[in-house]
Amino acid sequence: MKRNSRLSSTLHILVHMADAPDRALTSEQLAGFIHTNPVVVRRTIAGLREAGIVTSSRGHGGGWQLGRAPDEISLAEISAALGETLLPFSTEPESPGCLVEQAVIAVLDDFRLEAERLLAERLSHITLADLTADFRRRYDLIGVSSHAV
Amino acid sequence: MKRNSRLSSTLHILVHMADAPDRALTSEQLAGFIHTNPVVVRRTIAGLREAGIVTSSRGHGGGWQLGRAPDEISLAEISAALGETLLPFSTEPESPGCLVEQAVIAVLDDFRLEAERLLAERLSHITLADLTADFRRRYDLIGVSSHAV
DNA sequence: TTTCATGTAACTTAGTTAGTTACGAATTGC
DNA sequence: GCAATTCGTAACTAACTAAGTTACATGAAA
Repeated sequence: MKRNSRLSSTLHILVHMADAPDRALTSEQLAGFIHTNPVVVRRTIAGLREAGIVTSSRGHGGGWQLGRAPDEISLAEISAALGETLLPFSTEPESPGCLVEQAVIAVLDDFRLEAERLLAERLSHITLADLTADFRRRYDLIGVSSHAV
Repeated sequence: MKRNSRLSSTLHILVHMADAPDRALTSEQLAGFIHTNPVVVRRTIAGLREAGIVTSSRGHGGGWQLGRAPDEISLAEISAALGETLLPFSTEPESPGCLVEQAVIAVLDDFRLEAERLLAERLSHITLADLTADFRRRYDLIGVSSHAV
């Protein structure tokens, strides 16, 4: 898994899970989809389990499944469950008492608060179902073109 | 300088420069404001010079000054000149040919394009002058309270 | 009770970025 | 011209972060 690709990697995994709703997929299988290690997968999506987005079971036939219907799972939730920050910059004071720094941080924090609210709002309108639909569309297109050729 | 604080550190520096429009500040002085090294400062704001946001001069009495009026310098420009990305996640393909990944990337890139446009638009409305005004306001407040006590 | 799978801690490796050193180039003042 | 000053930049080091890996305990099913 590459850096900063936790969100897209996780979505990749979740779409595969949505595409196989009748059976549990193992960390090993999930890891295969994104070319990484089973432990990395378990670690990455552990937060999703706590958020109820996925469920996991141990032992024979165990593995991972979606915790609810794909159209009830938004990207906002997934991103939050991963502990991802939507904005990259930090604004922690480094010169306590400096009024210039305080002004900078105040303005920047205002912006960030508003921006995060806005982005989360948008992400809450995109669901896993939208992704699987997009995948399905691409899949059918390939099928059609295969027939054509 | 801490990680991911390049934007706020740079703004801190720029407000100090705006507050001393009549003279050039050396990298050494600027570094002092954010508790870092002069070379780090030069490296960090080199992009701002190319963008015309600041100018630099060498030799005796040399240093850094704003390239134009503070109300003509927006945070959007500064952020761009620093080479900062507004959104943290990457969407580079890791499994070429995988339709699931293609769907994920397509949706995520759509979102990012729109989000970046939106954030840049908002940042373009905040100028360095806004920051200096906020600083000035805080400064005056302290002054008043000092008199009161 | 054997096998399979997750849960998690601990460690290693790779990559990024700040920090540092060093020195050349340009500019000013004497 | 020459010394002092300051930026520009390359090269290196150190610190930090996150992925990758190993190991093993826990739990569930055949």
